[in-house]
Amino acid sequence: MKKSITLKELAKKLGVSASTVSKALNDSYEISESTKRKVEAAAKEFNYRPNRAALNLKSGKTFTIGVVLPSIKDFFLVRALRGIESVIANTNYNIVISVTNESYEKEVKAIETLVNGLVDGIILAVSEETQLRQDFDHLTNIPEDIKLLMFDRVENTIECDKVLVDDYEAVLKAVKHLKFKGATKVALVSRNNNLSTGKSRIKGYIDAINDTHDPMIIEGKDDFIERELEDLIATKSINGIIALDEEASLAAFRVASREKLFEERKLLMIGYAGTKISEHLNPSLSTIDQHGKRVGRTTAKILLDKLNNKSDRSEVNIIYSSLCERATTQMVINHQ
Amino acid sequence: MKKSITLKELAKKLGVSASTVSKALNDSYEISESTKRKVEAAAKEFNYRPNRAALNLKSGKTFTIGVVLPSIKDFFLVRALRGIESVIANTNYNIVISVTNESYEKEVKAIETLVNGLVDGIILAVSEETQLRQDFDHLTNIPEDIKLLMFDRVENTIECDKVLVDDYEAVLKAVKHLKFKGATKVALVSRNNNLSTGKSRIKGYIDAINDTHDPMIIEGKDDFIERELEDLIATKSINGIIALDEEASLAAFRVASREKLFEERKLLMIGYAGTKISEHLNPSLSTIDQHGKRVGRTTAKILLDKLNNKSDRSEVNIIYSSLCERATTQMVINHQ
DNA sequence: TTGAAAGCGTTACCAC
DNA sequence: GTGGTAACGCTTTCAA
Repeated sequence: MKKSITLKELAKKLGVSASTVSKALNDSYEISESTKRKVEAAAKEFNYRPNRAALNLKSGKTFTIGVVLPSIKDFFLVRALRGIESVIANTNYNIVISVTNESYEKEVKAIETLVNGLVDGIILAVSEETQLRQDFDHLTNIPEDIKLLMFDRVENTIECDKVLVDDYEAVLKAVKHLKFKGATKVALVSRNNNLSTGKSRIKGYIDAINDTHDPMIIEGKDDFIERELEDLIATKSINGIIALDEEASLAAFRVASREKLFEERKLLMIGYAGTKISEHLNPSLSTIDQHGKRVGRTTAKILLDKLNNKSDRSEVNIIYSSLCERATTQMVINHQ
Repeated sequence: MKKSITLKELAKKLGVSASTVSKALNDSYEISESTKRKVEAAAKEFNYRPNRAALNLKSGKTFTIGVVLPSIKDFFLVRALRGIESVIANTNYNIVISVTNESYEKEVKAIETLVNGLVDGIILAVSEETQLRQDFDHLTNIPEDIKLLMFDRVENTIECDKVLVDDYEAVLKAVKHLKFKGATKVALVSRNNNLSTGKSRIKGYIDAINDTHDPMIIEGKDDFIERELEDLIATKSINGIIALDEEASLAAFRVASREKLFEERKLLMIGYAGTKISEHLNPSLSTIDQHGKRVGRTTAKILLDKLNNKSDRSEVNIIYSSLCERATTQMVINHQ
C-alpha cells in the first residue's frame, strides 16, 4: 500500500507551484493542456488524493449526512435506511450512521457529535425515551446551517422537514377491514411503548371499533401478550386481532396457532411485520405495509433538495401505508 | 437554531487571544482557573463548537471508520453491522457506511471516497463481483496509514486483519449431523453465487457426503431451486437438505412443506436463515448460526486495536458457527 | 499561462 | 499566564 502524497509535494516534484497543480486538477481554463496532462499523469503516478479535511475546512461543507436511528433491529427502520442509502449512493454525499437504541442520552450525544462539523444534514427518527421525556433541546440547538429532517417518529413542535407515515388512518382502515370481513370483537396487541406512532395507531383502533364493543388492548412484552391474549380468547371469544409491531404480531400469532384459531376459521388478524416472515408464517399473515424503503427514499430526496437549496420552506410529506392482504384475512370467519 | 461561532470570534468577544481560548477549553495547566471559567461560560453562551474539519486537518485523523458492505438486506451482514456499531458507539469514533450491492464498481468508488481523508480505518466485506473478477487493486492501493480489515468474504492474497467464519467446517459438520440423524441422501441448495464462502461451504458438503452418494447440488434462483428440488425428490428420493443461504433455505422449505415431507418425517433439513424466521417456520428450521453480531464486534475491536497501535501485525480471527437445532432435525426419519 | 499569498479553524511552539 | 505565529492541505484572488 502506497503512502499518499500532498498537493504541495506533488507540485515540488513537478517543479511548478501548488496553485498550478490545484488548477490543473480542477481542470481550470487558466492552465495549458500540456501542463494539465503532466500534472494528471504525476497525480496518478504518485497516487495523489486530495485531503478531505482540507477541502471541508475550505468549503465549510462536509458532503456527509448523518442518519440517526433508534434501532437497526426493527425491519421498518432497516428498510428506511436502505431507502436512504439507495438515494444518497448516487450523489457525492456520504452517510454517517448513529444508533441510539431508543436512548435519550445516546441521541443527544449522537446529535452533538454530528453537529460538530461532521455533517451538512441530519435524518432522524426520534428515540422512544426522547419522546417520553419530551426534551428536545438537542434538536432546537442544532446550528441553522445544518438541515434537520425527522421521519416516522416526529415532534410537531420542531420546525423542520418531516416524512410521516399515516399511522392513524392505516390502523383505522385495517380494523374496519377486519370488521368488514366478519370480525365482531377485535383486540389490539402491542409492545409497551411510548411512541407517537403507537398512540396514533391505538387511536385508529378505538375510532374503528367505534363503540361496537369495549376496546381490548394488551400492551406488554411478548410473553405477557401471550398470556393475556389467551385469557381474552377464553373469556371474550374475540375473533379479530390487530397487532402494532412485529414482536406483538408474532406473539399473537403463536397464541392463535396454538389455539388452532386459524385452522378453525375463528380468527382474523392483521399485524405489522417484515414481508419475508409474514409470507412464511402458516397461514401467511396479513400486514400493514408502511413502505419503509419509500419512506427512506423520500426522506433522502427532501434533505438533498434542502442541501442544494432547491427548496427553503419546511415540507411535511406523508407516505401512505397499504394493507397487504394474506391468508389471515382471506378466510371466511366461522361464527358458531 | 443558533448559528455556531468560531474560536477566533469567541476570543475576540472575550478580549483574549485565540491561543488562550484554545488552551482554556482544553483545560491546559498554563491557563488560570478564572480565565478558564470565563472562557467556558462564554463558549456555552455563544454555542461554540469546535470545527471538526479543522481538527481533522490539524491532527491528520478523522476518528471515523468506514464500513463497506455488499448488502444490508442480508441478515448476517446486518447483524455484523449491529455488532460493529455496538462496539464503535462506546468510542469516540464514527461510522460511515457504504453499500456496494455486490458491485465491483461501487466497491471501488466507495473505497476511493473513504480513503480520501474520510476515515482512519475500513471494515470491508468484499462484494460478489469483486470476488468474481479477482481484481483487488483498489484494496492494495489503500494508503498505508489507513487500516483495512476484511471480514467474512476475504481475499487471502491481501495482507490485512481478517475475521473469518468457518464455512467449510460448519457445513461439513451440519451434513454429517444430517447423516447421523438418518439422512442417507443429502442434497445441497444455494443461490447461484461466486463467493469464497459459498465455495468453502460446498467443499464441506462434498467432503461430508464422502462418496456415500453422488453430490446433488442445485444452484440458482429460488424458483429454479423449487423446480429442481421437486425433481430430485421425485427421482432420487432424497431425505436430507442443506441450504446455504436464506433464499435457498426458504425455497427448499416451501417445497418440503408442499410435499408434506416434514409431516411424513421423510426429510431432515439444515439451512442458513435469520433466527426469527427460522423459529417461526412450521416446523421450525434448524440452522447454522454464524454469530453475525459477534463477527461484527470482533471486527470492530480488532480494528480499534490497530488504530490505537495496540497491535501491529495482521491478525486472522475465526468465529466458529454453531448448529442451532430446531424441529427440522429433531425428528426420527421415516425410512420406508 | 503561471505563481505568490491569504485564509478556512484549530493547535502548538516559543516569546513575553 | 498570555499572546503571536506557523502549520495542517487545499482553493482562490490577484499580480506577474
